[in-house]
Amino acid sequence: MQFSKSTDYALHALIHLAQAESHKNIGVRELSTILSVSESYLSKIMAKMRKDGIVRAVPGVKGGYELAKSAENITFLEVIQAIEGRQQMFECSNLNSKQHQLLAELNRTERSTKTKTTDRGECLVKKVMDGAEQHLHQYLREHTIQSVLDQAIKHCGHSTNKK
Amino acid sequence: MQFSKSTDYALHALIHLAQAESHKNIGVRELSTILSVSESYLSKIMAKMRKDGIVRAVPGVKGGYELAKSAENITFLEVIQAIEGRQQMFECSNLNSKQHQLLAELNRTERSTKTKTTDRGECLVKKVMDGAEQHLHQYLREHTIQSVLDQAIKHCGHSTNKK
DNA sequence: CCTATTACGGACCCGCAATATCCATAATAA
DNA sequence: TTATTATGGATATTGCGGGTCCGTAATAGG
Repeated sequence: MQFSKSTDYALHALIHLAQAESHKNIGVRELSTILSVSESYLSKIMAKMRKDGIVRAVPGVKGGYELAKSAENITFLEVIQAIEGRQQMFECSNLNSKQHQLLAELNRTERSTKTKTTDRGECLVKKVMDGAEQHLHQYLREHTIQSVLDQAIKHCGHSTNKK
Repeated sequence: MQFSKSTDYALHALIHLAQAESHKNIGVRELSTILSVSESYLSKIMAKMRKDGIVRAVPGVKGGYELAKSAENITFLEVIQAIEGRQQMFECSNLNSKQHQLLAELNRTERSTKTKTTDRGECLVKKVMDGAEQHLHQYLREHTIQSVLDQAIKHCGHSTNKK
């Protein structure tokens, strides 16, 4: 139950891109030295984000990467999903276990009266876990690359104000 | 970023234990057939929960497992942590990267005036992720084995009331 | 006391995904 | 044309999740 190192690299790379001037491409070489990671590996990470429309790339001399949209429109959630994929956090492997059959029996009475296919034999454990995932996603949707930058500025500004 | 199958097994096993009569030990054999998983593997899972005080075990003939405390006192969080461990969801591998040094520079001005060791060079990305983890934990703390059982009963009762 | 049953713990194996590297190719600025 | 840069494929390596096996200890019942 851990986020991969790739996610870590991706987020930090994006923050660096966001700090740079707009329309100034930044190469993998520069990013990799800053993040202390190999160029080849970082390339794969950037490629994933490119496919998901988070960054834009231009090849050739003076090429590199830039954000494909504004930093406040890049949420933590989409970055994580670009890197880690979109599979569910919890998968119920007991779909045809006796416990589910029992659960189905309880629901059967309800179904016989209502004949609705909704809520058919859904695992209650999975329902809780899905709820947890939704909560997590909501939080991650509310935090963007820009919000981190703002936080950094606040930190800095806070000290000058204090002075 | 997925929960292991072991967690799935653990939760379903606990629900079965909670449904059983109190003070009636249930063997791994019975649990394993219900969950469609091997005895040897489930043993490891039960052992982890035993070490964390979630279930109690008695060896010997007629031995088996029972809940170590009431079902409403067993939260999803502690079950998950018993199985998956307590490492943080997000680990920042760039602790001495240039990006963090930059972040430290911003904080240095503040520190020079306040000389506080709190908030020293903390990665802002990690702060967001830690926040996400706390949110997730809070949700998982609010859901217990008993709450799943209640939900099941409500489902059942709902249909009879409808009738 | 003996035996069957059960939990406990260690050693071990397997497959896969995360991590990481290398190279050949295409695109582009100068 | 050349140097630079992203792209994508092929290929290790390694750690971990998932899983099995077996020897030991504990306990109930005869």
